[in-house]
Amino acid sequence: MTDTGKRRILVTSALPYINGVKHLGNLAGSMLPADVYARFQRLRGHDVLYICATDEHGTPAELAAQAAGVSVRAYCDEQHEIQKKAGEGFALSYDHFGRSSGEENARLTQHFAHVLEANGLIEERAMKQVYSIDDGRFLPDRYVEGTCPHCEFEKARGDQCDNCGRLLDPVDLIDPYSAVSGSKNVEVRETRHLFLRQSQMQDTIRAWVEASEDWPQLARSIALKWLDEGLRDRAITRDLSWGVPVTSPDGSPREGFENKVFYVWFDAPVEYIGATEEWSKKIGKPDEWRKWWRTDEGADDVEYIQFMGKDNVAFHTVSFPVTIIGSKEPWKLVDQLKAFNWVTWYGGKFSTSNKRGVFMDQALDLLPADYWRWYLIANAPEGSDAAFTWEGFQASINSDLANVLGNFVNRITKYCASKFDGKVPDAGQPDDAEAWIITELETRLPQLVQHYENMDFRKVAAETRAIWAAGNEYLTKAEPWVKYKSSVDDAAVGVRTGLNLAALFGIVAQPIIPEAAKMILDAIGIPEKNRTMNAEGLGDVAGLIDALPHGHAISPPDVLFRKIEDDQVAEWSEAFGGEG
RNA sequence: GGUUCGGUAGCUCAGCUGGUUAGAGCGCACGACUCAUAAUCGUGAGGUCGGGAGUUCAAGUCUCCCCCGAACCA
Repeated sequence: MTDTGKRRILVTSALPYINGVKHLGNLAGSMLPADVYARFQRLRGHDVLYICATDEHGTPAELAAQAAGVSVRAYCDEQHEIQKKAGEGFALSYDHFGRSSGEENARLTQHFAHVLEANGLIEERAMKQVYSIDDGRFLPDRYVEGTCPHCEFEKARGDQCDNCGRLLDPVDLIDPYSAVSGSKNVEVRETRHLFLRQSQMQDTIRAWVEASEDWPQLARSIALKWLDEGLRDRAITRDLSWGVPVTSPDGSPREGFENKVFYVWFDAPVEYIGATEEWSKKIGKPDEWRKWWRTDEGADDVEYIQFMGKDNVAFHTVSFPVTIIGSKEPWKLVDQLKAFNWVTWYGGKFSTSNKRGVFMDQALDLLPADYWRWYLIANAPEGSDAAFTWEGFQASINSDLANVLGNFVNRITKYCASKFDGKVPDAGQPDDAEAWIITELETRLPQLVQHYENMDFRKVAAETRAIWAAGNEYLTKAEPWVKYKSSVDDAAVGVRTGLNLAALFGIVAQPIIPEAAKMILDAIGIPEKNRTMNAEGLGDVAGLIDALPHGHAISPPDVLFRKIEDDQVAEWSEAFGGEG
C-alpha cells in the first residue's frame, strides 16, 4: 500500500479452456467472483488489473477442430470470440481477455524453459512412445486408443480409461491404434522429451506454501497433499503442432523437437503474464505489464489474487510456482488464492448431451446477466459443492431482487413522483427513524466491506441484502404516507432519506448486479464520480442519507426485476433438466 | 483404497481459539400497514446440532470409533 492508501491489486481467474462455451458452474467458480471482487476494489478506489484469457493449446482443441473440419487456428479464433462475447454478456469486467496462443505467451514460455534449463531444472530424457507409421508421427496420449490392460475395455484412451477410470500409459494399451487415422500400423519407439524436475524444488515449494499461512484451507490442504506425496518430474513437451514451439536459447527450433510443442499445462499459467503483456500493448504502454509482474520493476507492492476451481489448485500452488520460483528471476508470486468447489445441477453433473444444466450463452437468452450473477454469488460454492435448482433460483431472485431491492426503489421513487413532484424534498428534520437507519448502516457497511476483503461471497450477498432490507424496515418506521396526512414536512424527511437509501443500495449493488445498479443510479441521477464505495464515502453515514441535493429531480425507473413465474420454471426444467 | 472437507430448524446455510435461553434467509401460521412488482413490516411455530463413547465445572464447538455424502489422487 502506498501512503495514499491506494493499493495495486492484480486479479486473475483460471483460464477457461477454449473448447466450447462454459456452463454456469465454471462461471461461478472463478470468473464471476473474480469480477465481483475486481469491481469492488475499483469502487474502493484501488488500482485493479483483472486479467483472464482462453487456454487454447493441447489435444482437446486439436481434436475438436478436427471434428469440426476446420484448422485449429480457425477453431480457436471462433471459440475465443464466442467466449469473449459470453463474458461481455455477463458483464465480466476484464481489463483484458487474452489468448494463450498469442506470441507473448509463446515468447515468455520459451523464456521460462530456457532459464529453467540453465538452472538445471529441465532435462531431456528418452522415453518410449507410440509412433504411427501411417500418420508419420508420434502420438500424444489422447491420440492413442486401444484395449485397457486393466478392465479390457476396448476404447480406452491413452491417458485414461473411460470405463474403469484408471490412469494409463499409452504404451501399455493392448492392440493400440491411432485415434487420428484409425490405423493399427503403430509401434513403440524411443523419443526424447523435456522434463521439468519438480522433485528438485520440493523443499523450496514446501517452504513457500507453509509460509503462506493466510491461504484458505481448501487451497492449503490440496497443496500440502501434493507435497506430501512428493513432487514428480513431469514431461513438459508433447508431439503436437498446436502449441508453443520448443526452441533453443537463440530462438531457433531445438534439435529433435521440431515436431513437438510445450505441454499445455506448462504454457497455460504463463499466459497470466502473457495476457498482461497483451493488455499492455493494447493500451499503448508496451512495458506497463512489467510493473505488475516484475518485483524489480515496480510489482513489489502488487497484491496478486488468483480465483480458481478446486481442480486447478495444484497447478496454482505447486506447478506454476515451480516455474516462477525455479526461474530465480524476480517474478511476482501469488499472494492470495480463492478456490471454489463446484456448482452442481440438482446435485449432479452438468451435461450437454443429457440436457442437464445451463450454459453461459443459453442463460442470457432466458434472463438478464444480473439475475444469474446474484444467484451464483449468493449461493457461491465456497464451503462445499452447491446445487443449482430452478426453485432455489426463482425464490432467490423473486425475494432478494424483485421484492426487497426492486420494490424498495420502486415504492420510494413512485411515491416521490406522486407526492413531491419527483424532486428530493427539502423540508423536515431527521428524527428517531433516521437515527435508527444510521446506526444500522454504521454497523452493516463496515461488515460488508470486511466480507469483501475476506472474499466471503455468500456473506457479501447476505449483507448486501440485509442492507436493502433495512431500507424497507426504515420506511415502516418513518411511514411518510401516514405522516403526509398530518404534516407534509414530516413526510418529506422520510422521502428524502428513502431516496438517498435507494441511491446507496444501488451503489452497494454495483459489484454483484452492475446493470440493475446502473439503472437505479441513473434514475436517481447520481453522477458517476459519486458512485464509489471508498472509505470516506461509506464512513459518513449521516452524510450518505442526506447526500442528494434538495430539489434534485429523480425519475422512477422501469420495473427493475421481473419475477420468475412458476410456468417459466416448469418450461426451463423441461428444456434444461431439473428435479434431479 | 488413501487423503481432505462436510453431515445444525421443512429447504439453503452461519456458528472464530469449548462458556448465558443454538442463529439467518426462504417456506409456513398469525397480525399490522396500504407508498409499492398481492410487494413490505412485526410476531410465532419448528432443531436431543448424523450415531455412540470419552475429556471437561462446561461441547454443535476437543479426542476416538461408526454411518452417510462430496471432492482430490498429477
